[in-house]
Parts: sequence; C-alpha cells; structure tokens
Amino acid sequence: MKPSLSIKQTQLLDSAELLFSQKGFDGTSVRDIAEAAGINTAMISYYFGSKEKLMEEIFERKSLNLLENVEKLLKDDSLDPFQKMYGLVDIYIDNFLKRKAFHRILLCEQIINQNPSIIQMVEKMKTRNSENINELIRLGQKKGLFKKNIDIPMLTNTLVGTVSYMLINLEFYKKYHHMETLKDEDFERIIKKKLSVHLRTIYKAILTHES
Amino acid sequence: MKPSLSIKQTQLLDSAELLFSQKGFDGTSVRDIAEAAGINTAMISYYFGSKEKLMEEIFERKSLNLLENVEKLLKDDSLDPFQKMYGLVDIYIDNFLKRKAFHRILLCEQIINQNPSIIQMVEKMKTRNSENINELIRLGQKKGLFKKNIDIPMLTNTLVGTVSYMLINLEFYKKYHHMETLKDEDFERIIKKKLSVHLRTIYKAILTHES
DNA sequence: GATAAAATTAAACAAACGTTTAATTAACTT
DNA sequence: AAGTTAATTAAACGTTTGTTTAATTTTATC
Repeated sequence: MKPSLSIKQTQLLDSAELLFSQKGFDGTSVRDIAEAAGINTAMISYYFGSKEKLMEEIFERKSLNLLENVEKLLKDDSLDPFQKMYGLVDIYIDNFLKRKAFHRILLCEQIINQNPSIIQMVEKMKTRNSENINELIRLGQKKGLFKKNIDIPMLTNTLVGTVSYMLINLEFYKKYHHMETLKDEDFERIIKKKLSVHLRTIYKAILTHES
Repeated sequence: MKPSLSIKQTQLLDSAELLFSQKGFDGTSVRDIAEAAGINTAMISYYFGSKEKLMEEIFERKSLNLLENVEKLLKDDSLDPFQKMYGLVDIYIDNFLKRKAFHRILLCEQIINQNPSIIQMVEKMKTRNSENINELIRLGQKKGLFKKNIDIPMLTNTLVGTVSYMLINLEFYKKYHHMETLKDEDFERIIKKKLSVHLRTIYKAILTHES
C-alpha cells in the first residue's frame, strides 16, 4: 500500500495534473506547478524526487479507478452480458468526463512515449482491460447473444476513441449545438447521456449484426 | 498561392514533423530538428522565422489534403449517399494512416491549445468538415435513406476518435493479435480493411436504426 | 571575373529549465 | 525546555532552450 499523501503533496499533484493537461508535460515548468499550488518550487524535488516522478505519481493514483469499477461490474451475476457491456460503456464515459485532465494527459502520453515507467503502466492497464472485455464477450457468445469473431481491441478503440475525442472536442461540440449558455454541469449531463445512447447503438450493432 | 519550398526547407519540415510526433512540440528542440535534417540550427529561424512558425507551416501544408478529397467525393453525382459516406470514411482512414506523424501532432495540439494560429486552423477545418457532412446527411435524409435527428459532431467524433485512437494503439493492436512478424505494409493494409468494415457497420447502424 | 545577393556557419546571447544547496523555521520527542 | 527531525525557503547550480549575430561561403547577375 502506498503511503498517504500530505495536503501539500495533493495540492502539487492536482496543480500539476491540471497544467499538464493544458500545456503538456514539457510545456509545464516546475515553477508553474509550484506557483499554481502556492508552494515553493524546491518542494517538488523534495517530495517526489523529480518532475518525472511527480508525473508517475499522478498516473499511479488515477489509473486504477476505472479498472476496479469495471471489474466490480463484471462480477455482478444479476446482469446479463448486454447490461454488463452497457454498464462498462457508462463507466468509461463517467470516468473520462470526471477525470478530464488526467485522460487528456493520458492521451498525449500515449502518443509521446518518453517515460518508460508510464509506458509500462499504460500497457498493463490496456492488457488487463482487454482481458476483462474478452471474458465478457466470451460469456455473451456462450449465451448466444453476441456474434462470433469480435475484434476486441477494435471494439475498445471505438469506445475509448469516441469518448477521448469527445473530451478533445467538447468546446467545438458545445458551439456547434449552440449550448454555450448552458451551465457546465447541465452540458456534461447531456453529453454523458448522448454518448451513452450513441455508444449503445454502436455496440449493439457490432456485437450482434453479422457482417 | 504559397511559395514553393526548397529541398532544405522540406527536409526541415519533414524532420520536424517526425520529431514533433514522437516527442511533442515542447519536447523537441530546434537543435534536434536541425541535426535530424543535417542542417545548421540557425537555418530554422532563417527560413521560417521561429520554431512556432515552422509548426504552423507543417499545419498549412498538411491539413487541407483531407478536406479536398472529401469535397471531391461529395461532388460525384454517380454515388448514392451511403456510398459517399462509406467513401468519406475510407478517405479518413487512408489519410490518417498515410500521415500518421501529422495526425499524432494534430491530436496533441488539440489538447494542448497554445498556438492561436493553429487553434484557428483546426477550428476552420472542423467547421468546414461539419458543413460537408451536414450537406451529405441532409441529402441522405431527403432521399429517405438516413434517419432524422443525426448528431453530426457525434458521428464525426466516432469516426475521428476511432481512427485516431487506432493510430495511438497500433503497436498494442499488433501485439494483441500476434501480428509482429507481418511486414509493415501488410499490417497496415489489414488495419485499413478492418477499420473500414468496422466503421461501415457502425455508420449503417447510426444512420438507419431508429433509437 | 567582378559585384551583389543569398545561403550557411560557429559562436554568442539572454532566458528558462530541473535540481541542489545551505540556511532557517516548524513540528515533534523525550 | 532542550534536542532532533522534518518542512520550507531563497539563492545558486549547471544545462539547455530559441534566437541573433557577424563572419564566411556559395550562388547568381551583369
């Protein structure tokens, strides 16, 4: 178990997460982070060792949440495979929109593979995720609900890709639909609902229709 | 019309594009770029004015290609709306996979909005793209082929999101399906085909099924 | 082949970077 | 209350950053 963090450590992590998501890892200086958190610059090295390790700490704290929720859902025997799949989709939508900053960083970091420790974390996450979905799909196939030969990474690509790109495209989406005057929380609720319906349509088509 | 570029200018742009896509804009130094191109560092300022303007030049040269292909396709009266939509999907797949480096940069740059000139270019691209798809969808609706109330940015999110995330996830996808031994060109041909079939299934479902 | 313009170079520039240091303050322990 | 550890600070460290300079070479023009 990881040692729990002090208030100042958490402040630094939160400020760093926000800034990394806005300006990128290399575009954010340790002075930026410290200033945003109202803490002396030297404290970053003192607490985390380095800027890189601070980034790793962000990943370690945030990346497990989604997987744990998914695995809890999959264990629920009262749900049929379709309900589980739709539930999984909703967990992704919730988690991505709740942790916008982190998922934007994650997206950038997957493109710019520089930190080996983070590459490894992401790889593990993807593998465990694929294993979970694989298990769920085989269950659905055994029950005759899902079609054969489903390409799992492709299925996940569309889920993660659609939700991720919505995260990138939120402002444009808002403008296109003239929703600028909406309160943030209302806008997000609508987005979540739309994404959910949209992805259910897609998943139903992919899981059932023979091509 | 933009003045055509010298060989050395093109070399710098190409090296910069590759490095930006691998290490990010802020993670790449002008010395990195110049060294990769085998050209003196000072030439970047001499030719382009600054590192930022070099980046803008990359965007100006690469971003129009896709839109022009789409618009040519939409003008073709021998195709019905479904054929046009499927054609559009294939243009995206082709363009993204042919210009991997650029689209990885584009993805990062949409998250890390720092350069106002690039923000504007991307915004224009998205708007023109939405207008094109809007026109196509209204045509399909008028002919009674597409359902009503199609959310165009959502539709595009899934297209761009799925293809973009495949770009990010290529290596994992390869590993998952044990395709490491395949030649690059063979692997890409398979990926393109799979993406095409996958997205057609999705688009058919979204464009026709009433929810 | 002389002259002017363009291209190329190595060196220097100030600014910003992540990190370390040494001194000081705050918080505990006994 | 004295002694010990932890937290915090401003300053300095050596690099690296993007850009500019001034000198030199190459190319083009007449």
